[in-house]
Amino acid sequence: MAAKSDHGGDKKPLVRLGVREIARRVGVAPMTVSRVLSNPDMVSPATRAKVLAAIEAAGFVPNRLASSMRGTGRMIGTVVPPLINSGIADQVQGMSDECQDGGYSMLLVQGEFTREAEENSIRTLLGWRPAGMILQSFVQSEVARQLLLSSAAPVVEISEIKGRKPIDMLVGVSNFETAYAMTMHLAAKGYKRIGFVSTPIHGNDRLQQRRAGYHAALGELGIKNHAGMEVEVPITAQGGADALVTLTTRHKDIDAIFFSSDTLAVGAVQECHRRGWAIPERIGIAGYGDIELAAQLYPPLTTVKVNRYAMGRRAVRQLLDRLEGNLKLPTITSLGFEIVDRESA
Amino acid sequence: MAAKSDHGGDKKPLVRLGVREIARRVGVAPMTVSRVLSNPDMVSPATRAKVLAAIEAAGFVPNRLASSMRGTGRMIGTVVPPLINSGIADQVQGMSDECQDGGYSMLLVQGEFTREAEENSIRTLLGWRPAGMILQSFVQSEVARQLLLSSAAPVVEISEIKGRKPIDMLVGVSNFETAYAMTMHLAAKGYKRIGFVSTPIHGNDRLQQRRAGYHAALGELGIKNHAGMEVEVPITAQGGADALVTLTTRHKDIDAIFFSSDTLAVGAVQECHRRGWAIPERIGIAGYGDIELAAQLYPPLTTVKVNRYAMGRRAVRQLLDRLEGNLKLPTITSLGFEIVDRESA
DNA sequence: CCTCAATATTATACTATTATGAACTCATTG
DNA sequence: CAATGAGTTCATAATAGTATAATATTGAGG
Repeated sequence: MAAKSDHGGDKKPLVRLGVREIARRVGVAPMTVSRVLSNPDMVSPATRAKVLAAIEAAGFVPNRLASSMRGTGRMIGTVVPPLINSGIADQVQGMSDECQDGGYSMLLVQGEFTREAEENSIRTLLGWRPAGMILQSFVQSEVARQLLLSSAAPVVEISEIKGRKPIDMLVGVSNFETAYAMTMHLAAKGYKRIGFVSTPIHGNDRLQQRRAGYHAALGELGIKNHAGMEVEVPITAQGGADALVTLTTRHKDIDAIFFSSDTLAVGAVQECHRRGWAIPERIGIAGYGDIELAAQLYPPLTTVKVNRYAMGRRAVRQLLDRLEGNLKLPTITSLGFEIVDRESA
Repeated sequence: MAAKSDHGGDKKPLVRLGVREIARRVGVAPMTVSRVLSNPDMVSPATRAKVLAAIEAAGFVPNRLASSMRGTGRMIGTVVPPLINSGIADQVQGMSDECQDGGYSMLLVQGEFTREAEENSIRTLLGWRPAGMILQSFVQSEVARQLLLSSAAPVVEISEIKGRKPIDMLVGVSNFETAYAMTMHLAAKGYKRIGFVSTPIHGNDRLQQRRAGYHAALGELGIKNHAGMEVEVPITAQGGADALVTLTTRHKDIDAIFFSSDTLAVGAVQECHRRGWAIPERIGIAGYGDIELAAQLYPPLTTVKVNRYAMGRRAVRQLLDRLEGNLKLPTITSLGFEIVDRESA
């Protein structure tokens, strides 16, 4: 018989293991057991030792659901877009690490960039009454905004710095600045006809700002007729390769392309290899994110470096600081960026 | 004043929004509100409409912590290794999607492949009394094993198929078979001196089995002196590049390398470009995982295709089936694999 | 108008932990 | 020997949803 197949068998697991049961075994009040777990200093060493021994012997793991109901919850909720994007994975990793270091657990809810999905995700999250929440990108739906505001929990949005007022706290970079800087950087290197490729922009304020930054730079450079020099593709290497083909076919004179994601840029570089195009002589390629592969790629990829891992950690740190009672926290934290100049452009 | 900064201000939020409060407003019993949310058919349409209206108006989100305490929990807990590995990210995505489709939330705990970390992660998870659990790799620690067994929740391990008895249910592929098959495939293509590169093997039964499969194939092929033809590196493109250099320096006659991860293989391919080595003429490169980039890479990467996304979905599906009362579920589910033969080897 | 059964609703009790304030112990001091 | 007080420990109530059993309502048939 398989270990756990006793589903229709003995219904009651005899005794329910909880602080009450441990207390009964040791001969103290449940409250004393509770304190051994959360405020050990308030219990005499002798009692503490007896209780700890009983907990160990019984293999008792305290029920955090019950703690949470009394407001002592140690769970951080988060809504993230699909993890396929390696930048998001780094960020989630950072959040997870910081949660763990702070003794919190992380509830992860999947959410797309549509109003309905966003609302559902946030509703699901709030159902678990998290001590705090981390959201990716600005909350679009007014209903969701209200739900968040009326919940007691602090919220950190990891998002674009420019633009709307945050619900509570905000951590991020100015995507406008990064894209502006990269476009200017490419221009400074002598490129005249710079294309722009992004993943679907709709509902994603980060990408909107990147495009705006690109446009602002072109405007300042006096580059006019750039209609048709932008394209949206799925966030895959294939998408990047396709975008390269589309743009260079449409405009023979394009001499550089700025991709809104390293994944796309990597795909484009492979397409160049297939066509025997020299990088950066035939065309310059720039990415965004500085994934680990960027430096190892042949040729090494010029890209925008944003430390997503650090952003994740910082967002959670901010939340925990607030939960620990620090009220003087900045509402908006900008983390800075770097243009990493390598050989691909 | 920032929206949420009223932490020292008004202490009580006047009325606590719960089924009791909604019930009071509508003029029914709390139980009726509860039923509107979970068993709408047991409430008359008229009452149901009134209750739903009140819920909507109040922006009430039921507290799932409380439901969970009564055993109606809808949370799946999972322990995953660092997400940097894109295979894991795919799998988490699959788990997340299936959880969402089934109306469950996913609690994600980070765990390394060490006994102590594993035990801590599982303890944290169990504290939230999840309805079911998904674990990556076999549980090594006997203490953790006992904790899991004594919890009422079903467990699915996503792991190596061969070897030890699972705690409850198991979903995975035979890593031994996959590595054996790839090694044989390389031999069939004419390679005589095949190296093997993996990420740190200690405590990771998947990698152990892959290496065993590689060894078994070599043995069957009558290839003897392969000492020093293996190396362990971190799971980065850089690691792959380094491994290529190390092995080809150590053994000039190596004509192919089997990497235990596509990330490593991609890094090695870049190193070949840097050195001007033709692939597969100078050296054959094979990976593992079939990440999206593998097909787009120049040259396209020969690799082992394991659908990690499907594995994640399947693991959760299995768990939910059990939770829905299906007792006749297979204890072990193997998902099969493919050798994807492309140009890199 | 009354009975019966089906449907709808309600009251109570229960899940596990912990904040609160009361009660207790024991040593030191007046 | 009682009073003071620090250090421990305990009893109670509260958190929010729901299973259960008891009660109320409704409509049909006699």
